[in-house]
Amino acid sequence: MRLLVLDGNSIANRSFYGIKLLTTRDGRYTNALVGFLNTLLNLEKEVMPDEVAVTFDRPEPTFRHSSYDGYKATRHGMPEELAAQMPVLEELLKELGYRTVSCAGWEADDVLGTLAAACSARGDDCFLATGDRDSLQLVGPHVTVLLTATVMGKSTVRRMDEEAVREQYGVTPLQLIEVKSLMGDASDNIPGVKGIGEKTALALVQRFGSMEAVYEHLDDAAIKPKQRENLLACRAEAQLSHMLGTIRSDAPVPTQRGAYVRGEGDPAAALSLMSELEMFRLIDRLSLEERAVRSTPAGEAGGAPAEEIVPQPLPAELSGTWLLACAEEGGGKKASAAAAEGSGWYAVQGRCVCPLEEAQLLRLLDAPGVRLEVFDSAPLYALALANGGEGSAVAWDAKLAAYLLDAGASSYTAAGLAASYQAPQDFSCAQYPEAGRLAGLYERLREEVAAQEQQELYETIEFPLARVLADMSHTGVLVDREGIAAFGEEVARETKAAEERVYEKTGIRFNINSPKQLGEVLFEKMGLRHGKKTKTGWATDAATLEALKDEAPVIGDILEYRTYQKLRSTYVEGLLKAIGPDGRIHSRFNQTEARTGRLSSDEPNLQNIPIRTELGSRLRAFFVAAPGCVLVDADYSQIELRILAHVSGDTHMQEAFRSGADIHRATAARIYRIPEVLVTPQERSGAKAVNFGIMYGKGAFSLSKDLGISFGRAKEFLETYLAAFPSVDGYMKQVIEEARGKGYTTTLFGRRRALPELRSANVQIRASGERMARNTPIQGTAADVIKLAMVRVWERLRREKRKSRLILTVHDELILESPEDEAGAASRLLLEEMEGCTQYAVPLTAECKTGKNWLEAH
DNA sequence: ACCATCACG
DNA sequence: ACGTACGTGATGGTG
Repeated sequence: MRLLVLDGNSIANRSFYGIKLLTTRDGRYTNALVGFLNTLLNLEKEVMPDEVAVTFDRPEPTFRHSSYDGYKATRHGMPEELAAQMPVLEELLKELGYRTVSCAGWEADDVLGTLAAACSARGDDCFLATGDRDSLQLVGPHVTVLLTATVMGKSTVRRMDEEAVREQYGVTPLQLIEVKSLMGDASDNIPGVKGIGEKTALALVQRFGSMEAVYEHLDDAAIKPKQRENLLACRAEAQLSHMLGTIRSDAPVPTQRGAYVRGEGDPAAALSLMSELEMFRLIDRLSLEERAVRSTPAGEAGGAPAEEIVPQPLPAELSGTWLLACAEEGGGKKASAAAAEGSGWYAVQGRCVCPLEEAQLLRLLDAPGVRLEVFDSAPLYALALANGGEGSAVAWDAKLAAYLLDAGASSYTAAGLAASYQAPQDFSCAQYPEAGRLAGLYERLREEVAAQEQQELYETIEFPLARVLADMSHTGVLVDREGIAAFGEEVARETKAAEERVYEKTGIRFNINSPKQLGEVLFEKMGLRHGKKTKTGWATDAATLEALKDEAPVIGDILEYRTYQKLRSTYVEGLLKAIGPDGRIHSRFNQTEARTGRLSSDEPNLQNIPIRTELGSRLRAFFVAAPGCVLVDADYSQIELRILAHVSGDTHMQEAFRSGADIHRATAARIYRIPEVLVTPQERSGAKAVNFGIMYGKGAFSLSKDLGISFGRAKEFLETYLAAFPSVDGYMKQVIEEARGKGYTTTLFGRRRALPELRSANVQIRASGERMARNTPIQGTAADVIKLAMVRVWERLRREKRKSRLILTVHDELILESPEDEAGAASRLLLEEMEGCTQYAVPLTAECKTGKNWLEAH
């Protein structure tokens, strides 16, 4: 039998100091937890133990304290960030089924010693894992110490057996007690002999064998007079140290075989806790999702083993409701390819679990009379559309429901949701561990959506939108490949030229792309004054370099190089790579990524195509309409500020929007109490900066930077603004207060985002939570509005049998590709639906243009 | 895998 | 002493 014993405090401590201190969104520290669990898993892999015990120190004083007043508990110096993790670690280990052991009045070392002695006595092997070298005295024929360390985030283990101890120290394990009694132990405040450190102590024990033997041979020539004097003076200390340093083997803890066999634990609780703590890689490593599903008792029966279901073929006749899920969800980022092949999908109906071949999946997706409830409809619609279907049987999407319930989660998996929403298990199925909980999970999510009054949001916006997005992606956007390539050559020449100028002016050929090398060249070799610092070196971002422009002409060339390099790598090359065989780019539009409710776009991202500079915006000319078509592009004007005007109820801001005034000019006029015609461009741009800053929760510091004014002036400016728009001020305070009370914030449509940050003990995290609380309702409502418009535009185009197609959306902008003769009707349709989908206190206006390409149409 | 940087709304 | 504006995704460098 093999017993593995972990010194919990020691390993948590090493992990804490070896791994960067990071917090979760709501300000909880997890580095010691992550390090500990990884170490534990590594150790189990290495040792393959039959039993595992984890020891923890108790806060009570130990017998060493009562023997010696000066004795210092290790727990004393524990920083708060680590102390907070200890109870969580104990709880987590219990939930994972590990046995923990602690004993008031005794230290972890003594528990280790006791377990090691008991094991040895019955001939079992014992492995003691600790970061603390004191335990090396316990090494023996059946006892191995595994010295753990965590360096740069990686846990390492060193196996110490008798031979290894002898090799490293030249003494036996037991003699290490003698060594320590001579040298003392500063960390435990144990005194040793003055003037004797590790080297001397080792030499003495190597020669004489023990501390007492040293005293018996004080006359020996090997002991120098000064040492003899110190030894004599400190004899009592050495004896005390010997007593305190000897690890005991009689702690009152269970030592029988089987006392530390790992139990079932509560995997669902562990999964839930670890999800909360964002320990996703460990969840994977522990296969926790599968275990959580298996262990959940069936229904109310509690403990009755769930019936085991064997997968069977899909019936020939299909009808009724089927639940669909993918066994490989969340596996890799490249899910698009895997999902497109249909691999891993299975269907559940009652107690029938059916693996699906791609052809079967396709049949199911458009099966008449079938209602499909799925987890993540996006890849399914994509698959259907790619094969000439349309996914008409898809009727409900659990992932979208979960996203509506809380858009603040960082990922959505069936297993994770089943745990956090406590879905019951109908049966178990070895091949598809989640299959038995799908029905329960889907039902729970449906109930929650109703309970949170999000049914309308779900039915009119989120669910129908999935199909719209799939259709947009499938349609794609046509690009001018040759145009991009030619632009790319031009940019490549400029990149090279700028690169050469940099080399010439600095006299060094280096990799300008490397911020590290660039920093060295600019700040070390050239001696430019370095402003800000980053974690890894000096900042070399555009704002920093801009400030140095006058000091060295090369700065301009570096900035130009960066610009060209970005255009070439991200856009020219990135876009060329993404062009499909049809000459079109089929980006994905992701519906459950952004925490505010916005969409995101990737593979490639078409929501960040350059526009702010003339050079970059030329790329937009290569996004073109097909022959005989034009692009019809409409964007909302100031949608977020209009929503702020609506939700805050500020009559002045509302009036400015209703009268069609220039909102920033009107804002400036109100702040300065002057007529609009007298507002200077500077005043207007200041007002514009504050208008945006207000929505994000910007402070005086960064406002002063933006506007190039002093902190004091910026503060004053902000205060004047809030005084001029008191309802805005009041709204912001109220929305934060409400979010703090409820733990989440909502949009006007009822979309929800949890904000645990608001209750964090960390002020910075709390402040960040407050900024999210003020911004999310506004950004999120704008997202709701355009999503609704998209659904209505798409459905109306379809209803009216138009040939125009939605091809792009960029947060407040919608683009159609329309036959030339339909462009007028398409423009009107687009504007009507965008402007008409809500009735707020201010009109939501949109502007529409058409053109042969995106540059012209925007 | 993480960081720094930079593109967009 | 530190940081200081919300939300995204892609790239190249680095350990």
